[in-house]
Amino acid sequence: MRPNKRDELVRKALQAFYRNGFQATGMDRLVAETGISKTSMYKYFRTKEDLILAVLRLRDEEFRNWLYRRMEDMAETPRGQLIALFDAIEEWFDEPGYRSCMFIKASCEYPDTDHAIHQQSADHVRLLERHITGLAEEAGLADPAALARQLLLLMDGAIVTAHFHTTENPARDAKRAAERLVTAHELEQAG
Amino acid sequence: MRPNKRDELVRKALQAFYRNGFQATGMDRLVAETGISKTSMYKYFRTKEDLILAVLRLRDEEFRNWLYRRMEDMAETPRGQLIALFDAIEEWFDEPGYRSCMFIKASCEYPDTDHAIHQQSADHVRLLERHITGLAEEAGLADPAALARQLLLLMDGAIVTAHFHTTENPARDAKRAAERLVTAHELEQAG
DNA sequence: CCCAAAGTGTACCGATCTGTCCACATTAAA
DNA sequence: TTTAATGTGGACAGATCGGTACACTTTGGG
Repeated sequence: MRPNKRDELVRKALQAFYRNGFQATGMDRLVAETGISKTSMYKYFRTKEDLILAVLRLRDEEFRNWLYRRMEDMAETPRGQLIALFDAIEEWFDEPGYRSCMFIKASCEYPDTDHAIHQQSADHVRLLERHITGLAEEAGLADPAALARQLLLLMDGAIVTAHFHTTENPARDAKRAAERLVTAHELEQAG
Repeated sequence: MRPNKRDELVRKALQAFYRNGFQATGMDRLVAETGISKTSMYKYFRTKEDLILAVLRLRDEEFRNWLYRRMEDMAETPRGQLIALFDAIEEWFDEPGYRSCMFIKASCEYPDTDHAIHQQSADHVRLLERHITGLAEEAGLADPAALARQLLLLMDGAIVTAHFHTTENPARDAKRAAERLVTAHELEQAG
């Protein structure tokens, strides 16, 4: 069992699921798009749900790696990175195939909060929140946990708004709001 | 053709779609849950997509009516209503069957922005934005359009976060952030 | 009562869903 | 070369998908 084929399957399944949705993408379609036989797929993953969970694991790892690195590249200070978060997601929104956040989509298609797919998607959000909270702490800002939650609200809001395509540049709106919130938490710290 | 049955179908279909998703809810299941025959359904709506569009129209009307009225009941001034928006959605999140926003979910399940369901969902968001912008204008706040967009980011973010169930009370976090943003736009107005 | 018109439910259609079975190709050791 | 093990793909199974055909019931005017 070469892991190459398995990884190739997960990676191509990720693209198909991201573009067309989980339920709308049948296993037969994955066979057609990946060139991998259905027998092999069910060797690697017992069910479609297991495959989806593997896809979400890969997405979580790659997305957070990309985002964290991009934030570090754009700003040196923790405070700067908090703001750079919104420049990074603006780049993401501008990518040609942008179609919202895979985990928000997963939580929509599997709305039952007890469902493994829903829970794993929530785990991704929790990891993001932890990272942002850490940055807010390093920056010495007041109530870092609350600030992190508020910044994440702006991020998630920008993600769904960018997908609705109802406003020109939601990332920039979010960034301006974020700057105000961060500034407010600086003033509180000083006062 | 009595309109009662048609409305009853749309209303019960709304509940089923909201709870389980659009693609996951088959027409046969709607027959079982509504007690209305499939023939009748296809008399009223040519396709499942038409039914979904009717469901979204009903949801748009009822949700915005409820939200606007709730905001008016909670606060008299336009500025107060902008803040009350987040008290209203907190009530919404606390409802037992809360499962995110129907239009965000629709845009996730039909991710192609050209799709009629996606576009109609975007229309709902545009109507919300228009209303919020109007309140910001009435309140005499600086750059009311930008402020409205930022408040909607907080609202959408709170909606998906409440569904993830990763934080305790996203509506309250959103409200605090909203208060800061509104205050900032008041100061700018004065300056 | 008779008849036309409208609305209803059931059985069914082809397509597609997830998941399985099995014959075959390939490989490596004896 | 023989043999056992492994991985492969295509055909298939049972269920369900969206949508249709048709026989039936109900209703209202003469």
